[in-house]
Amino acid sequence: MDLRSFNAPQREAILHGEGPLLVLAGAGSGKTRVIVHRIEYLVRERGIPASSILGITFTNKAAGEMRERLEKLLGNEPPLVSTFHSFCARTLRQEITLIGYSRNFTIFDDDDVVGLVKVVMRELNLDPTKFKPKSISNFIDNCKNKGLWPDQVVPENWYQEILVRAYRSYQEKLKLLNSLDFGDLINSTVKIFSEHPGVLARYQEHYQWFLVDEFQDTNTTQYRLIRQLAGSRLNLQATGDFNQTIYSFRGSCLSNIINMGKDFPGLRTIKLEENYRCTKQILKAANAIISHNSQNLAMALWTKNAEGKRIICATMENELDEGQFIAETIENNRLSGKKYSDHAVLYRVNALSRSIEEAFLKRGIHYIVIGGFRFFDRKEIKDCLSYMRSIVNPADDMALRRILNVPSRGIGDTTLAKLEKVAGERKVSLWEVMRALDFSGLSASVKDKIRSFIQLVDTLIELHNTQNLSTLLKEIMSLSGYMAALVTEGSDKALNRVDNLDELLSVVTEFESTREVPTAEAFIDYAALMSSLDISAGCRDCVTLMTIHAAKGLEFPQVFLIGCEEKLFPHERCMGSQADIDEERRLMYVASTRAKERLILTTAEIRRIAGTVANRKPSRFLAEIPDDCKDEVWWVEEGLVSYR
DNA sequence: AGCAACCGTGTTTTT
DNA sequence: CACGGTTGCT
Repeated sequence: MDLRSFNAPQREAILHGEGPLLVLAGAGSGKTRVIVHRIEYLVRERGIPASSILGITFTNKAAGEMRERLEKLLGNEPPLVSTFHSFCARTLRQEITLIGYSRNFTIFDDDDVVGLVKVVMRELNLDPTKFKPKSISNFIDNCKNKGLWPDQVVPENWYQEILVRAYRSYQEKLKLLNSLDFGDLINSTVKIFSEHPGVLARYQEHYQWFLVDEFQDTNTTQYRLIRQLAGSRLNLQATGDFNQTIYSFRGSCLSNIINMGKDFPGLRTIKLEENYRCTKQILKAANAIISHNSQNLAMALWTKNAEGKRIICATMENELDEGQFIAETIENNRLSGKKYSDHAVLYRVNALSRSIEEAFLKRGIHYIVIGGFRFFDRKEIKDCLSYMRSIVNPADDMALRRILNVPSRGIGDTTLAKLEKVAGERKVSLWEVMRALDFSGLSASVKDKIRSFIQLVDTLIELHNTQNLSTLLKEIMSLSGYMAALVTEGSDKALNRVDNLDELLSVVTEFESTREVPTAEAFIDYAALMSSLDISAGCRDCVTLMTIHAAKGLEFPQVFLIGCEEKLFPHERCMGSQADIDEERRLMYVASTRAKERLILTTAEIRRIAGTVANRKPSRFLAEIPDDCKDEVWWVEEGLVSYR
């Protein structure tokens, strides 16, 4: 192996053999390269079978990219690289019967979770004006991030007592519906491993080397899981950066890294502090910003790169000018040979993309928006997937409720409410109630409609057993009458939905040709676990628009960070405590270090937010950039940039 | 049961 | 402003 292109600490990390390793890798320090080449080293030089290595990344997209690089390096049998959630889903498909679920479980998305919370609230007679479904689901999610099952949560007050009660019913209901939410994927796997040492031993035998990327973003249960798997071999490489902890709202906790030495005795720590990405100016600004954090876990990032240009802090009158300014700057850059794809526009909240999109549309600038709405979140896609879910797992009430009357077949809300009431009393799924239909209160005609719906699902289940996935999907669309209903409606909207369903069909066909086992179960997992960040739409040369969170791990020559205003960044919901502000500042740090050559920060004096215009104040973070590495600029409508 | 019109509400970030 | 949820009408 030729390691001449690596610096000393990088080489040290790559050549690390057995035992725990913590790589504190600053932004742009080449950490992914280190992970990939350490795997190469383990396989090539130490003769470790690739199949015993497990790589964990933060997104499916990152996993895919790493897999690709490994394939190039190691040939056609690369190690498994996946996210925590994908790995757990895969494990549970094998082992879940150990905790009383069956293998055909479904994974709930956010909407399903909130929907189920609402059902639970109805059953518990919780006043919806006093308790918001979303805050209950948040509470449940927080508990799960900490690895707490309902019985392990100690309520601190009367309010929390009710929340815990809701959590308990919710969890019972989930089991009844043979379904899992995101948190369950991790927690149930941990539970199986701790209750069944034999099973854990099997996995420990299979996987003996672990490399976890973005370790600072792991939460308590994910940490527990990796500790279980690493067992006594402790062959764990954790890679992370304190200063890029931006997911604590999802339960990630720094103490995982800080306490690692206790759980992993003999831990070797290596710092990667040389940055290969940014100019000196950008790095200087980023370092200055992060040095304002109270808990300063300073990494002294440095670079041999060029000095570079100063950072531009541009003030606009409003968000329209902001869009125009960015559009014009990009067009100017193109005249000097830059491509659209050399540019990214970052923002704190998704809503800010709109004004930029409008400006780009007006000028024909090619762009792609990452995040926001997923393909799999479109109504028609979710409907079809819900048919698939009901076929695989008829107990999945949330899927069933979705399709019961879509297209409309005369089984409306009142009928559903009656069915739901019986299901609640008997503690069974809706499907069971509908199948039995052994209670009074429904008219004969409604009963007939329910029976024919059940027959439809039964027919589809039969097809699922005998046909391949794409055939099944086609039959779902036609036998359910879904496609026909859209065609009959004939509106632009409906025809657009038809197009999207065609698209779904090609996604499924693609899935069939690339997967070893293209079952409906596998496709449902794929749809549930694919995030909006994972879909890399085929836009050859275009500007990328996304949130700062979505930009983590990426880099662009030219980066615009828009909406640098108090209450927007830092966000008003994140200004409550010092810890909140610190996290916002880390976000600012992440945003700044995405830029290779040029960083442009924009502020509007007036901005329209949620329909009302408001005066804005420049973000405090702008003032934290040293004067000698920024140019403060004022932009006026004529397109002139004048210096203050 | 299904549609249209209304109101009020509220917008972080996401596996 | 835009969506969700509710109401009231057919």
